[in-house]
Amino acid sequence: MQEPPIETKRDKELKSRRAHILEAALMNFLEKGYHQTGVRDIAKRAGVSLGNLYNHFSGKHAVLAEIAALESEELQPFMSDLRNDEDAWEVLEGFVSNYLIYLSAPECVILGLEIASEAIRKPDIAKMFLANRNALLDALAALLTRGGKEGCFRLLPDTREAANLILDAMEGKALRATLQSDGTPVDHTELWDFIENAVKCLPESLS
Amino acid sequence: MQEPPIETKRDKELKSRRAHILEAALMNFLEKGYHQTGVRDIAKRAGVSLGNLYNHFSGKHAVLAEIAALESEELQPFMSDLRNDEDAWEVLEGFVSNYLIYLSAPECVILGLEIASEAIRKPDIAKMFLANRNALLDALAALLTRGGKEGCFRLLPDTREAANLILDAMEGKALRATLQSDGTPVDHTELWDFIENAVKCLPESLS
DNA sequence: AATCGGCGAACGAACGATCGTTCGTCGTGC
DNA sequence: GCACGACGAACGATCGTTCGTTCGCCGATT
Repeated sequence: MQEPPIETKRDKELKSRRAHILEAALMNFLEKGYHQTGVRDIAKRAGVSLGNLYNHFSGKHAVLAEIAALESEELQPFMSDLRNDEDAWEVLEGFVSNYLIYLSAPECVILGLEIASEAIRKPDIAKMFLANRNALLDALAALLTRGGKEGCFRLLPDTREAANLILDAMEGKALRATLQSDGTPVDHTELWDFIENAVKCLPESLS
Repeated sequence: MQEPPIETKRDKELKSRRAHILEAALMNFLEKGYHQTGVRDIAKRAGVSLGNLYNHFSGKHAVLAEIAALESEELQPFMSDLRNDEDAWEVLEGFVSNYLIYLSAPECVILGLEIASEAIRKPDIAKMFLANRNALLDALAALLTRGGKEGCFRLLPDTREAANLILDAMEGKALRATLQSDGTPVDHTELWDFIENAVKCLPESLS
């Protein structure tokens, strides 16, 4: 049944090299930015020759594309949190709190900005960027829908768009925090107050 | 009293040249991005020699800095709208509607992204970016405070942060619209529904 | 089990283009 | 005539990519 890894030692090393290159590229992109980073910088940091890098990636652009694709893995834990079947309010607040902390890490903000900038002119990067975001979006929208049916949240006119706005607010807050770089730890109380009121039930008095 | 323009024809032409260079740079930055644009591209588009550009600006970076500074003028109309003394709800909804249209123009999204990316590693750009945003932020926060006192809006725990979140949501929505570039005109109804519920008064039933 | 052939990873010099900036010169309006 | 804006050649550095070469490992052959 199983095809036990027919990976020779060689193949292992290949994958490892690829990973090293990707990590080296990521570090350089974070420190200097994508366009300010030369292919030589990446190769040097990865301990790989310039020419060999082109044996693993078709070019500089492909390296960024793979890094963008890898971001989806980071989002998995948050998505499974969102699918938790507990009280919708608790799940939502837990997500807002935890995801904001994740988003506010400078590396996250910088990489996100770098990828978004590149995505504007490179459709394949844009596709990955939006795909990653949509995966998280679906999970959050599903939670909002569930909470609506259960009577926790009000019946939003469009849970997907509401989920988008929640993510937008969080991303924006993280960006601001990084940009002023005042070292203050992020605080999500006002953010939560805002979101809470935006989605909570109205009193059942109708006109 | 008046110092009638002691500007010689020469001075006029100088200012005009500067403006042409700035506009040419802006167009190039929008089309190709800041780092992908060469100083030669700017000079050529502006109809100016390469060397002469350095008589007007200390370098490429200074050109971007001036463009970033110029953005504040675009925000003035929205700020005066926000200071309108009419019904707070109307003022707020009008702002959300109009500013979203402005923000969703691709040039606006692209330039904003380009500036934000550069701001991360260039403190002087970051300062301008945040200064522009803070001016608008103050006006919006003042409106939220006024609406709170007048009983239109609920008493927000922090009107400044609430204003930030509103702007974040709008900017994020504009970015998404540009990135998927599906040509659909922006629609602010869900955005307004979200904001409306986030700031509106709660029924005065207390526990 | 020992040997050999060849596939492909690894290398780095070299390419042509372009980068941001400087500088010496020229021409013109004051 | 003099100050200064305009000019564009030139600079050294660096860009992303290509290419011919080397060499070590893996699989097949004896």
